[in-house]
Amino acid sequence: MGKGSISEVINHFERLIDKLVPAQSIDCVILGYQDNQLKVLLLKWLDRPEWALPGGFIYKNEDMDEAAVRVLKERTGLDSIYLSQFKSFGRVDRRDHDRMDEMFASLSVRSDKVISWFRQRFITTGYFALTNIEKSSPQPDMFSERCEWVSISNLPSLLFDHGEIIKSALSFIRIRLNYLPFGDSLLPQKFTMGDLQNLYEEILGRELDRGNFQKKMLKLEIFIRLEKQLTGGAHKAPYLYKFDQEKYQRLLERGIGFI
Amino acid sequence: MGKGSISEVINHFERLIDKLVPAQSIDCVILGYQDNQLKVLLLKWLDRPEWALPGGFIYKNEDMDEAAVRVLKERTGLDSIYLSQFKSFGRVDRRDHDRMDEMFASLSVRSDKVISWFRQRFITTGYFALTNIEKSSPQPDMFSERCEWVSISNLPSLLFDHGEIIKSALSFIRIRLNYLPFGDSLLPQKFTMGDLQNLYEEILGRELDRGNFQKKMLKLEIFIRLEKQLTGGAHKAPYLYKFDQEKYQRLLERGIGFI
DNA sequence: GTGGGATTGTGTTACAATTACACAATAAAA
DNA sequence: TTTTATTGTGTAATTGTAACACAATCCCAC
Repeated sequence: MGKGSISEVINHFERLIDKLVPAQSIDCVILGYQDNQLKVLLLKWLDRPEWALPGGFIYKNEDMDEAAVRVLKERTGLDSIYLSQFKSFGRVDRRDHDRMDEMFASLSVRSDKVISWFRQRFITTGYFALTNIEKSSPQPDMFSERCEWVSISNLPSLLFDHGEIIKSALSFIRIRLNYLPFGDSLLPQKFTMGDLQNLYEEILGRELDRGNFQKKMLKLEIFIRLEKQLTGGAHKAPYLYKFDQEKYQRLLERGIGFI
Repeated sequence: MGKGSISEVINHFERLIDKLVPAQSIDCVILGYQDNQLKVLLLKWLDRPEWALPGGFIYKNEDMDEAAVRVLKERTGLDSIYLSQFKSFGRVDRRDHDRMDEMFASLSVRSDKVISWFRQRFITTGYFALTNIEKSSPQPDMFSERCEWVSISNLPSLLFDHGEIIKSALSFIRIRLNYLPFGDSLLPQKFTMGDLQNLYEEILGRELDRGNFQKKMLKLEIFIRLEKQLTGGAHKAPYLYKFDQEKYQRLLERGIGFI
C-alpha cells in the first residue's frame, strides 16, 4: 500500500464516495512489452492471494474517458496515445462480495459507508492502453500491496471477471491490428524490424514470415531508417528504425487493411 | 403512449426505481432494412419535437445483456441473433436536464423521485440489433407517443447524444462487416443476391461490383439456392436463396476477412 | 407470338497482393 | 580465417481482386 494506515485511507475514501458516480467503475488493461513478452499491469490485493486490474471510479464532474486517463496516469505515471474503451461488463454476479467481505474483515475495515459502496452492483467499462514499460513507474493503489508487470502467458489467479476482461481486450486489439498499425507506444525509441515482428507475433499469437513482414512494414513508409546496429549477436547487424511521427499519425487517422 | 394516464405511468415507474441499477442506462440502435433503405427504430417524445433511441434501465437482478434483450423485445416484439454491445457513452454533459425538465413540466409530472431519477448523471451503453422490419411491431414506451422506423439517411432532430450513438453504431457495423457476414436477421427468409447486395451497399454507403459480389458471396457456401424467382420485373428471373443456418452459424463463429 | 429491354449468372482478363522460399551480405565468435 | 547465425532483398508460384464482357432469360409491348 502507498502511504498512511488503513484507517486513514478508509476515512479518505469515505469522504470521496459522495463525489462518485454510483454503480459504475472502470478497469484498465494496460499492456506493455518487455523481454519479447506481452505484459499486463496488475495489482496484488492486500491480504488476499488474488491479483486485479488497475481500476477506479468516475467522479460526478468527470467524463468517463477522463477517468480512464486519470487511472492510467495514477498507476503508471504515463499518458498513452493508445487508450481506448473496448467493452462494458454487466453480469449481475460478476463481483464476488464474499471475497471482498473477507478482505475488509482481515483489514479491520468497519466503515459501513465504504463497505456498502463496494457491495454495490457495479457495471465496469474496460479500457486498454499500450504503454512503454521502461518509462512507466507502477504505483499500487489504496487496496493493493504491489503493482507489477505480469506476462500475459503466465497470469496469476485473478479477481472477479478480470480474466475475462483481459481476454476480451486481447481479442479486441487483435482485430484492431488488422486495420491500424501499432508499436510506437510499446517499443523503445529505436528498434529493429525483428523487434517489431516479435511484438506483432506476441500479440497475434502466431508466427509471421520474416521477409514478408519486413517488406510489408517498410512499404507503409512510417519509419525512419537509422544507422546499423553495432552491438548484438554473431550475425549481420540489423538496421535500427524509429517512427516517423508525422507520417505515423496520418496513417493512424486513416487506418489500413493489414496483416 | 401505450395505456393509462400519465399519472398512472409515473406512479408505476416510481415503484420501479428502487429495483433499478442507478446511473446506468442502455440505448438500442435497432436497425432494419426496407425499400432498399437502412432504417433505425426511433421514439417520438411526448410533447417534445425530439426523437430518441429506444432505451431503458437495468434491473438489479438482471445482466446488462439481458436488459438489452428485454428492451429490444419490448419495442419490437423481436428476438435478434444480432444483438451486440458496441460502446458506452459517459460524457458528463451528455444529457440535457433542462430539456427533460421542460418535458416533465408540460406533462405535469410532480414526483420528485421520478424527476431526480432522470436528473442523474447517466452512463449509457449502446447496443445494436439487426432485425426484420416486416416481422416487427413497434411499440412506444412510457414517455413517447410514437415508435417508427426512420431512414438512416433522413434522421430527425435527436435527443441528447443519440445522433452520436447512431453514428458510432454504424461505423461499428461497417468495421464488423469486414470479418463477419450479415444478412440473416435483416432480410426476409428468401432473397436474391441483388437484395443482399443492396443491403451491403446501404450499410457500407458505396456501390459494389455486381458480378464480383455474387461470386464472393457464393464462395462462402452459407446459402441454399432455391427455385428461380417467378414474379418480378421484365428481365431474367434471379435465383432465390436462404441462409444455410448450420453453415452460417459456423462461419459467424470463426469470422472471415471479407469485402 | 415475337422481338426488345432489362437484369441475371458466369466467364475472362489484367493486375495486385500474398506466400513460400532462396541466397548473398555481414557481424561476431571459434 | 573459417564458421555460424541472422539480415536485407529477390523471385516464382499462387491466390485474390477489379473491371468488364456476354449469353441466358424473363416480362412486356406490340
